[in-house]
Amino acid sequence: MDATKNGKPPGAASSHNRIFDVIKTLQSSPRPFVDERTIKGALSALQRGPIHFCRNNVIACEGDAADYIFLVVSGVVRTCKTFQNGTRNVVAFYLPGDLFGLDDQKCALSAEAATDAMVLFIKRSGLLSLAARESRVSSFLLAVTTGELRRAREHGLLMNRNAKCRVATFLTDLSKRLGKTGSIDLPMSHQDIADHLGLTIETLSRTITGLEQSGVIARASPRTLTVRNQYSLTRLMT
Amino acid sequence: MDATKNGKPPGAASSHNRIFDVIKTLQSSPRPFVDERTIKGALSALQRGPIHFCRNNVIACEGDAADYIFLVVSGVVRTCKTFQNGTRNVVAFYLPGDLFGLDDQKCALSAEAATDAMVLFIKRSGLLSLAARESRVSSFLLAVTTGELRRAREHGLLMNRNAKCRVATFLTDLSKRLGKTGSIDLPMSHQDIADHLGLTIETLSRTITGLEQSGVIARASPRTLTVRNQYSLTRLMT
DNA sequence: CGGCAATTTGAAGGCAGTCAATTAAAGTGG
DNA sequence: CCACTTTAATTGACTGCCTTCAAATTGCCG
Repeated sequence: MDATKNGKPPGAASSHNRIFDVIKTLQSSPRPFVDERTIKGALSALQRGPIHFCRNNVIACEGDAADYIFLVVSGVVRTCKTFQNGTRNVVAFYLPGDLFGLDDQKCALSAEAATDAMVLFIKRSGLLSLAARESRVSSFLLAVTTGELRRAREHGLLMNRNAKCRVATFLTDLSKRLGKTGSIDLPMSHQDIADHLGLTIETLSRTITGLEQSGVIARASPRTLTVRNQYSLTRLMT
Repeated sequence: MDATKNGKPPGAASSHNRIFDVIKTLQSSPRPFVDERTIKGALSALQRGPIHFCRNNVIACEGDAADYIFLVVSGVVRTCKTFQNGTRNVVAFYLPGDLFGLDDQKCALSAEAATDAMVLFIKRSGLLSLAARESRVSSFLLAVTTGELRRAREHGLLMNRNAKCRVATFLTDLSKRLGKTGSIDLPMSHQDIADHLGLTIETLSRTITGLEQSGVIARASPRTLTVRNQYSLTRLMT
């Protein structure tokens, strides 16, 4: 919503990384990934970057032609929909290893850096024509899209539940995706989380305070949480 | 949720229809579809049905192995998620020509006939191996899944808006999908719609009454609506 | 016409939103 | 390193939309 400060690159990922390596390195085993040397070369030719974005920088604009799809190398990216009245919704967060923007011809959503982030650009047309030649690539793309669909649906369902359930689910899910069990360092702002969960920051804050007071979680700082009672947290998700 | 009365098949579609023909016939031009004779034969071998389901019959059960994907030939199908407390959410409605169940290995949702319906079964494994050989099929599947994703996201966003907006959007969208402009014959029950929009039937009813009283729509019967003021209806969607 | 299911309407309560003010944290410049 | 500015997060009081519970009405099908 506001301006930008340029500065320090946030994380790992040398500029020589190639998409295949990144996919292979970052994607954990349960997720599908491509695994062929012949494909590797073709992919290399399609990519650009990784490019560094400072927090709140726009990576792709709502309505732009979607010439590229994106791979998060480090940091967190959010996709947003902004309405006429100024309301903003965060549709999804993407973490290192996540591929996004596969969706449409035209960007239905804007993509922004929720933290300082490195993002690899991959030419859409090239990837799609590669997919037409290599069934492994096409089935990979289908698997990624299917995964996104599953997430989108679960998120839609979550929007019909109360604040406590939404927050508990978000925290559990994020902690799982970050691979840290027990402690959760929220990489994004409360505002981003609230907009993702369809709540106000006030309600989010009150809900977290509630979780703290009932001993489910503890807070070192607003962004640093610890799960004190995993069982209770899980039960709140239902 | 309750029993079933067997009886009359509801619509067109002789049992000799083949998936290719059905896709070609039913899917309107803006949607992507396969268009190759060589593929046609392969598809024919994969299909079974169409099979008739009476209203509220279960087509696929939550948790089942997802051996088939489905093509709605006639009627309306709903996919549902039921929670422990008995709450039910309708994730999506599928109309004639819609393909669904492409999502996952395991059914995350149950599929049920929202009206009497004819559904064509297509063997998942066969279709996927066909997609591996025929890039036209794989790109078709990707396009279908991408479309589902777009819908799922829009629906998720809709859940953050008020009842009037949800109902207006649903009515507009349904009328568009049914291809009828102006008049809307709701094929599914208010309960189904309410569960789809994350509202109670009471709120849905009150909202529709509100729309009627403000002259936006008119009602012949609870299920038969007429758009009186398209502009107002569209403005409510924002 | 009778019986059941679906829809509508009414009244009261709860959860989250809004508005407003305070506190905490983080960045800036001297 | 500290004072200052700016941003982020918390807390409180009140309002409003939607839900819940209850009852009446309508529509449908035998």
